[in-house]
Amino acid sequence: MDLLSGLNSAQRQAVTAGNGPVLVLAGPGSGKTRVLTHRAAYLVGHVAVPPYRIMAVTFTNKAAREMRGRIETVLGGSLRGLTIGTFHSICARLLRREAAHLPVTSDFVIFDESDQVALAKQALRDLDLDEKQYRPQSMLNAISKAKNELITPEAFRAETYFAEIAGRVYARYQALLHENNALDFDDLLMGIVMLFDDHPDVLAKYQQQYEHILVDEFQDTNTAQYAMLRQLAAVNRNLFAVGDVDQAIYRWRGADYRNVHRFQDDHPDALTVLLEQNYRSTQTILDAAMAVIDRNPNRTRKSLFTERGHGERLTVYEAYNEDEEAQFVVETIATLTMQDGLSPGECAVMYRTNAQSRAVEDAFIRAGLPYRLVGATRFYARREIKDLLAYLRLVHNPADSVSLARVLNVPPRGIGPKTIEALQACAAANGVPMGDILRGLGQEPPAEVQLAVTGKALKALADFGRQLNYWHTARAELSVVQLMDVILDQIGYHNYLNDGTDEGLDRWDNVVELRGVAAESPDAHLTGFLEEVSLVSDVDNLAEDGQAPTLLTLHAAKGLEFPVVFILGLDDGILPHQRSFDDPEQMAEERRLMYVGLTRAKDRLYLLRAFRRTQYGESDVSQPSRFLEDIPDHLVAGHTPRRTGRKANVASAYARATTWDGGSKPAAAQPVVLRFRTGQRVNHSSFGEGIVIESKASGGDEIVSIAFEAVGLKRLAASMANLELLEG
DNA sequence: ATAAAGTGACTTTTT
DNA sequence: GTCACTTTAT
Repeated sequence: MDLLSGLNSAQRQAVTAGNGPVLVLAGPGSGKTRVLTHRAAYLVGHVAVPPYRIMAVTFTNKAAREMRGRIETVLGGSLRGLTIGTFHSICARLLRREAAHLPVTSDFVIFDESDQVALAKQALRDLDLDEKQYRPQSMLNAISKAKNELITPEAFRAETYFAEIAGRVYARYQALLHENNALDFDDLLMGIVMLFDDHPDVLAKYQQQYEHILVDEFQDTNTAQYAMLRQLAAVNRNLFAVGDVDQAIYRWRGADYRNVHRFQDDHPDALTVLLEQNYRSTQTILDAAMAVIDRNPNRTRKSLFTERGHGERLTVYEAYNEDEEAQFVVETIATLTMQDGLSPGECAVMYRTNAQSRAVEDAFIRAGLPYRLVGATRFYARREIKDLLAYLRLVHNPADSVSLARVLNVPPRGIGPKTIEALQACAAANGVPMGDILRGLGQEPPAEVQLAVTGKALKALADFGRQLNYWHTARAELSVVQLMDVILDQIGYHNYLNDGTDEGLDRWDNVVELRGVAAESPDAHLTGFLEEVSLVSDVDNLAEDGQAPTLLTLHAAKGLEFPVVFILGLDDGILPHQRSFDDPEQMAEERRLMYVGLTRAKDRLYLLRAFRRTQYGESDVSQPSRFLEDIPDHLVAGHTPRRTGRKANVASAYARATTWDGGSKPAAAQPVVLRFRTGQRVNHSSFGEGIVIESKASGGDEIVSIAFEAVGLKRLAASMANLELLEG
C-alpha cells in the first residue's frame, strides 16, 4: 500500500515491525522522523490500533506538532485522541489529571529557571545559608541532577559537605515549591515516575490505555524519562524508540545516551534496525562527518551513504579575527545569492556559544542584510514578558509568591524592601501565602492583620490587593487577551516601559507579541495559556519560511537541515570547548556536537576559524580545532593557509580588511589618552589611597589597576572612577 | 526610592 | 565585553 511505497527496506522493516520492542538506530538525515510518523500511521491504518491507544513522545513542541501534521497527512484524516507531545507536556497533562495523589492541586503552575533561582535563594535564606558561598545555581544543578536520577529529598545521600548542604536546600526548596502550588520541569518527570510507583492502579490504567509508545531522540532521555517509558511499556512491551547515540549532546542536562544500550539489555528480544542511507547530504559531507565521529571511542561504526553524489568539497577558512570570520560569512552568502541564485534563507550560521553571534550580527547589520537569530535572550526570559506572565500567574494562583515578589513593585508603586519584608513576616506568622494577606487588605472592609507597615506603604499594599481581587474575579469572564489588556492598562505598563529609549520600544513590542500569542487561541483558558507558554522554547518558534540566514548554536541546530552551513569558531577552546578538555566524556560530546553541525548541511559546508579571538574583553591567539585536523584533505577545497606561517595570514587578512570596508570598521581604534602611569599614587573616594600597577586602553576607556592600601587590588575605568592623582 | 558605581561570573539550555 | 546583581551615594 502507498503508506509503505516511499520507504527503503530498512525503514519498511521498522515501520511494519510486529509487536514487541523496536530500536531504530538512525543516522542523520536517514528519515527517522519519516519512520516514526509512518509507524504511527501504519499502526492506525493497517493494524487498526485506535489513535487514543498510542503515545508519541518528542523533546520539542515543534517536533510534536510536525509529527502530528505528518501522520495526519499520511493517513489523510485527523487523529483525535492520539497522545502526542513532549515528555514534559504529556507528564503535565497526566499529573493534572491525577493531581489528587500529588502535593499540589490540579491547577499547579510550572516554575521556569528564573523562578527556580528565586526559590532556591529563598530556601538558602530560610536555612540561614550564605548565597555567596552556596550559589543558588549550583544548588539547583544538584537538585536537578537528583530529580533526573529520581532521588527524592529523603533519599538524597550526602557524601560531601557540599552535598550535605545541597540536600538540605533540596528539601526546603521542594517544600517551597509545594507551598507555591508549583512544580519545576524536573518534577513533571519525576512526579510521574513516583506516582506510577506509588499507585499501581493508576499505572495499570495507563499501561492498558497505551498499547503503543513511540519515542523520538531516544539518546537524549534521562533516567527519569527512561523509567517512565519502562513503566508504561511494561505490560504491552510495544516500545518503539528511535535515536542516534552519535547525536547525543545533552549529557549536561542529565541525558544519558547509554539508555540506548540499556534498552537493548532490558529488551534482549528487541528488533534493532539500522538506518544508514542518508537523504540529506552529499557524500563529501558525510565522509567529513564520519571522519570526525569515528575518532570517538567505544562506538558502533555506522557507514553513512547517499545516492546524491559527491557534490562540492568543503571550504576551510582561517580568518584573522572573529570580525573577519563574520565578514567572510556575509560575503560568501552575498556571493552565493547573486551568483548561484541561492536564497539567503537556505543558509545557516552555527556556533558553539551564543556570545559568538555578536560578531556575526554586527557584520550583517553593517552590510545592511537581515538575519534571524535563534536563542540568545529567549523571548520568554525577557524581563517584560516575565513581568506580564507573573501578573497572569498571580491572578491565576494567588499563592504564587515568586510571581508576587516579582511584580509587587513593578511598575514602582511605593512598596520597598522593608514593606515586602514585613509582608513576608506577616504571611509566615499566619501560615498563609502573601497573596492572601494582600487580597485581605484589599477587601472592604480590610481584613485585620498584624502588619508592621505604616500609612503610605499600607495604602499601596491595600490598593494592590484591591486590584488583585478585581482581576481574580474578572478572570472568569474575560479572555486571556482581555485580562491582559485590563492589567496592562491598570498598572500603566506601557508608560512604565516607554522611557524614551529604543530598548523601551522593543520591550513594548515584545509585550504586544505576547498579547498576539494569547490572541491566537481566543478560547483558551488562563490555565491552558500559562501551561503553553511555560513549556515553549525558542526553536519552537523558528518560522519555516525564512528569507534571511539563520544564526543559531550547534545545540539549537539539531534536527534541522540547510543547503548551506557555516560552522564558526573551529578553534581549540571554542569547539571543542575549553571546559571539556579534562574530561574524555565531555570531549566525546564536543565531537558529537561537531558531528551534528556537519550533518546539518545538504550541499555546502564552510568551516571557519579565527587566528585571534576576543573573549571576555581579552584578545588571544588560538590554535585550530583538533576536529579540523581529522577531516581528510581530499574533502577540502579552498583551503586558506592553515599550517603555513602566521604572518602571511595576518598580512592577507589585513589586506582583505582594507579592501572590503575602506574605513567603515567600527570605532575600535578610538585613541585613548592614558592619564595614569605605573607607580603613581592615587586617591579614590571610597577605596582611599593606592598605587597604580598598570594602566591600559581597553574598550575606548582607560583601565587602571590599582593596589589600594585598604582594599587591595582593583581594576577601575578611569572615566568612571573618580581618581585623584597624588603628588610623588 | 532611585541612580550610579562597583563586583563577579561567564558553555550548551529540547522543557 | 556584557549582564545581573549589590553596594553606595543622592
